[in-house]
Amino acid sequence: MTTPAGVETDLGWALGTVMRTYLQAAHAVLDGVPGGPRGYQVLTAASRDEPGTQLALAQQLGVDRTVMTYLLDDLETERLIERRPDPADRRARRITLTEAGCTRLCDLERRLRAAEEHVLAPLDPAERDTLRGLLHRLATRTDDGTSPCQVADEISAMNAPPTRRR
Amino acid sequence: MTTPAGVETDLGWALGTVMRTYLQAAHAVLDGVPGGPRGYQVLTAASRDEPGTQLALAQQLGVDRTVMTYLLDDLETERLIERRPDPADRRARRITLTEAGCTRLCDLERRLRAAEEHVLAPLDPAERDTLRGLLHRLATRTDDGTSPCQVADEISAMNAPPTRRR
DNA sequence: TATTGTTATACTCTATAACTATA
DNA sequence: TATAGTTATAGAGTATAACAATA
Repeated sequence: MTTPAGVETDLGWALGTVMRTYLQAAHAVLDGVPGGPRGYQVLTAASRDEPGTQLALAQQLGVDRTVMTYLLDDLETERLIERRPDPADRRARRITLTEAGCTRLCDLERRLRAAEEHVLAPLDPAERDTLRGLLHRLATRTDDGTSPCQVADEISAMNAPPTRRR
Repeated sequence: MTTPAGVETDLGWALGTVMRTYLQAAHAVLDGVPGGPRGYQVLTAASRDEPGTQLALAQQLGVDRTVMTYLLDDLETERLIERRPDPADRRARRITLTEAGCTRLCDLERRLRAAEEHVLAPLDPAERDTLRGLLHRLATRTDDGTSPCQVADEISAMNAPPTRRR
């Protein structure tokens, strides 16, 4: 038979706890960004060479196109992105970073990297590399292309610490 | 300087992707449970020797006490838990598993374990142990006792795949 | 007066539908 | 007729506030 289930084998709890720790650090970094973590993702997506349309960005982030409208409204208000008419299709808008948006994005990425280091602090350098490598292999092998913004509601309750049984 | 940031070092993305994969499998398991993942957590908490009050359970899971009322309503409707008067305090209710609740919980735990194996499938047994061990160490070292049900909204948008920069 | 649990209300976030303008 | 984007509306989920019973 298998090992009896306990804390050591409770992947869901450990994964959730580490994820939560990371998210708390990331949330602190992304606190002032319009739209929060999603706003940051929009900035990242907008930083590519080929500016995408609103619809393309929405599909890439897995959010509704109406949500993308609100997100871009807030980002545009703070002059972090611009809506530019698509010369080939006057219905579509191409989303580009402003100079301020680019600066802000670089700063956010630097601080997010620091947040990662904070999460990994209990491990020594070799162990960090091992963990990054294993997670990366799992992520690339199991990523089924599902949109990233559709499972939030199920995540929270998975992560309570294990309790003793009767 | 440090290694240039790329996919290999993007902890947030890898962590989120693996988490998402696990949650999709877990969601399938917990689909029919009243309250979903949170209902499962209530069942787990209720399975301890010392039945807790509704307030204690709510605090343990990090949800509002009013949400706990709704959760318990649904679980009680399906006869998975019982509200029993606390002999020492007639205001409080002690939450206990029914026989059916205990049976259901055992079944859920067995299937969640299978879901874990599904997530870890790309790794060989030694690597799985390594990953479990590293995650467990991080989880126990970084767990700050923050309630587990308060970060759901921030999780989703962190996990879009990395994109190329301009 | 404070606390447990319930109920009623309001708020936030997201999705659905309708609308404009283009194609 | 179909599509990109916007706006208006409605829905789910959660929190806030008021309430009853008890301490």
